Amino acid sequence: MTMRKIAESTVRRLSLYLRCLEGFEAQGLETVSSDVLAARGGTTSAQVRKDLSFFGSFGKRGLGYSVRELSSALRGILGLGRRYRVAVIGAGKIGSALVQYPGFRQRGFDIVAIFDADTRKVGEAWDGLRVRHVRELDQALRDQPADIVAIVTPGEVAQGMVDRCVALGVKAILNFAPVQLQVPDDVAVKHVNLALEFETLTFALNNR
Amino acid sequence: MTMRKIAESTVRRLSLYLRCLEGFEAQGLETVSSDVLAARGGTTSAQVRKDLSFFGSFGKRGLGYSVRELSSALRGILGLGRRYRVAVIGAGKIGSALVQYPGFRQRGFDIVAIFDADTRKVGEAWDGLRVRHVRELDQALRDQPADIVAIVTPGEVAQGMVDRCVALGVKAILNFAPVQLQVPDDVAVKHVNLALEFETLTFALNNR
DNA sequence: GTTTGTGAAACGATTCACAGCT
DNA sequence: AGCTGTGAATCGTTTCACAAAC
Repeated sequence: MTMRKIAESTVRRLSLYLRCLEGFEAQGLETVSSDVLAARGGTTSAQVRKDLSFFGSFGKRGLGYSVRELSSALRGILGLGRRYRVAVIGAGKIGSALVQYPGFRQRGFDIVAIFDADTRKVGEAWDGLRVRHVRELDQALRDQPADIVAIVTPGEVAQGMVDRCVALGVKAILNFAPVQLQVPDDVAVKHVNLALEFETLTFALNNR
Repeated sequence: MTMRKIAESTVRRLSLYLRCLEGFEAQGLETVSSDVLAARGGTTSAQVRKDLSFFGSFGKRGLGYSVRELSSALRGILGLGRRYRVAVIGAGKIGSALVQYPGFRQRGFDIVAIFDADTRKVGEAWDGLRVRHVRELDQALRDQPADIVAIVTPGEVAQGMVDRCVALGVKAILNFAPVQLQVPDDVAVKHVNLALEFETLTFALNNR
């Protein structure tokens, strides 16, 4: 299972399609056309078909796609056939929201450790998990590797934490700190930057 | 102030540049080159110059950009010269994290109302603001219009809330619900979808 | 010598349009 | 007849490369 050159935008849409299919499945729908999927996913039918074509051929001409089969195929493509271990660095409000969101575990992500630099927070139990001091980070990740690390620290310390994680072999990072992280090419980083989203909205409000 | 055809990706980078410049300002730096800004912002110097060129000419050849002047220009371009009124629909964990984040107010965003459908949450005081029942939404937004609405509800009810907001004249929406919202062209929507970010990471982990 | 601003070239993504299967 | 899968065409974005400004 290895092809290169799949565009980021394609992968994001696959994830979106999967979410739509889960909705259709819940509604008891058996098959969908690329047209219906596109309408729900906010794109075009040609885009849907092209996106899927990078990975194979999942539909029946004249009929469409089996909802069950296509969602199963997408889960496979996205690597959702297994569980992932997630460590969270930073026990603030957003970290808290992450940890306590139950949909997370349901979707295959297990939060296995939470760290913070604030000694007052260390020892608190969060959803059954003890907040540990960041100084334990290296030892903890060596004992119990994480597949994904979520960075929920202030911007100033984010890069330092990332460097430690990368040195420990972490290959996937979700960054909530408002800084652009520098990592080697073989490490995947995604950014969630609320200030940026708000600013694209204010731009739109003033330029339309 | 009206030019069209500015790419979304350009606007996002402008916001990023502004964040970098704020860092440089805090370090007491007076001028930066497109090279330095690009390095910090995770892009290339040509990209920085091209992005800025859509809005004017802000640098001095041979010298670079005045940190102060460029950040001021970017704030103007992004529409950050005024404050924005934000209403939040959904008083769950993420709504809570939003409301309580102090950087928000500092950046020019005032949260002016919070709504929830759960009568048990209604009446709670959040950061000095009373949680109101969603049935009050229409009246509240008529009395005190919001510039931006953040949707932090379950997916199933998100579209209904958006339709009400759009009918009330809201032109900018930040959506945290994991559904693709349908809105008229003159309404700007940005999506923050954690499941999607996690799934692009699992894809990356399995395809490199 | 350095760095900007910008047309032109290269690249990448989306859309078109239709042959081919059901 | 209906809908997929896909090469070809179109469209948009990024990168190149250099003249102009300091």
